[in-house]
Amino acid sequence: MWANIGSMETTRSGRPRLTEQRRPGTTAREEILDAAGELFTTRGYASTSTRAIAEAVGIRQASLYHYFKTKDELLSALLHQTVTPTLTFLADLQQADPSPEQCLHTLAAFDGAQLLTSRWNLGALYLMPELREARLATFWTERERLRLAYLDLSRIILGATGVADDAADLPFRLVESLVNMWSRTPQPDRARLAGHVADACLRVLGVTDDLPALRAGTLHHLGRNDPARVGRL
Amino acid sequence: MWANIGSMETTRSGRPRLTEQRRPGTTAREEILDAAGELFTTRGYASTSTRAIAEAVGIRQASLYHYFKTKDELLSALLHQTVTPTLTFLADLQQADPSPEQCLHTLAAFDGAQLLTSRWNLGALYLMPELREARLATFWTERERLRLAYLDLSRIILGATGVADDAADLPFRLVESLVNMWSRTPQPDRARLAGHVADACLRVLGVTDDLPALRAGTLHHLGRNDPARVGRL
DNA sequence: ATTATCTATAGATCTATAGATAATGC
DNA sequence: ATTATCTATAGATCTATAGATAATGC
Repeated sequence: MWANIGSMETTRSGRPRLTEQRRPGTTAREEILDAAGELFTTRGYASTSTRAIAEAVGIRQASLYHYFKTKDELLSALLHQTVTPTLTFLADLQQADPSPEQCLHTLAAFDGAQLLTSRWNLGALYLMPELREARLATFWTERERLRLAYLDLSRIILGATGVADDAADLPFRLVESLVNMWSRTPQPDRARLAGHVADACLRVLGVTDDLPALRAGTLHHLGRNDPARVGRL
Repeated sequence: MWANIGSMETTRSGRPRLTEQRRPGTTAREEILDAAGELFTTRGYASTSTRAIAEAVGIRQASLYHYFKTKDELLSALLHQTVTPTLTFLADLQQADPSPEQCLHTLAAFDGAQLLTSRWNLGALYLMPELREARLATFWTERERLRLAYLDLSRIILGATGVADDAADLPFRLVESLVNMWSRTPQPDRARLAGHVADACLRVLGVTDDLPALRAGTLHHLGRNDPARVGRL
């Protein structure tokens, strides 16, 4: 069903599986990550057994350990997959030296679309208490860097609008809350919703005009990086 | 340490515990809910064992089952504890027939303060995927009623400001995101933060003036119901 | 007699490891 | 020879139940 999309059928070395491929991905590792992504986000990390993941892939429980040393490492791989693209995008964006308003709007639109258009609601993993664990420290530093970028931009904007500084964390939280709307938002509406949340990020900071201009600027910056577009391919 | 705050020391019937009381509460049931509240919110539901809860209370694992038939029932009791006060408050508030703007602002301020000033971050439980379970259906209907109340008010306000309807879910989500700020917000700042989030609810809907008046109205409506005040007692 | 606790344990998991096996690659 | 899978299982949980015990209440 999913095997080798758009390429010649190849045969791999090693003992054959009992079941044919059920998951997208060109490597077993990708198939496993896909299944784990689905189960962790829908049932939670601790209540998803390695056996359940293996069954969802169509392999035996022990075979997972050929690719991941522990269940934790599987989670870790999924988490990094989600923050990295946004941090890369942010670095590129800052090169272009846009206004703080424009930068925040574009960042929020990209980050939001990234969260909403991914195959599974991986952002929901951030909110699970059980993963405030030492072993996931590198993921948390990456994510904290992103939060601070939102925070710095928001503070500058608040300085201009005169709204109280307590609102500075809200743009980050607004984008984050997209993970709670994920399952309620039909596929075709997702890209649009991300754009409206970007608008909302500026409104909570007290920006009232300029929004159409910012939206145009964001479209320009996203360009071929638009995750909604990438998602559609 | 916690026993019988402000009352005569009484002795209860039944075999004595091996350990003295460690948790607040006048009944064993309350002690257990307190311990479960702490552990579920900090470590997650599935990764908190009934043994860990019992240890945190200072009783044996099996003794929990004298008060709760299953671990699920424990979770269920905690969840209802969180939505019920806000729904009651909302019913009272609607009696006073305030403007939609005033009603949303007051609701958000109460709900937010309720979330932020509770002893454990119980609102964080809503976000755990593992509890989208059939057995918690009655809790979810209550919570959905609350979300729809936010949604109705938001739609009316959007009609007046002309902002796109996609923003209608954001006030509820803003308040909800307080659970992600809980641990980062020092105790004394919490009541104030809830107020600022109430302001933000109206800003995302495009309301730009009137905020000082709404804040005054909210203070009036909260009156002796202010959860921040209750929390301070 | 009633109650709240205790001890002990059955039965069902669950993670991770050891080692066998069935392919391909050289 | 190397690889990706498989089978089997050890050891560590974890939830929930059965039944004993040590208080108070009548």
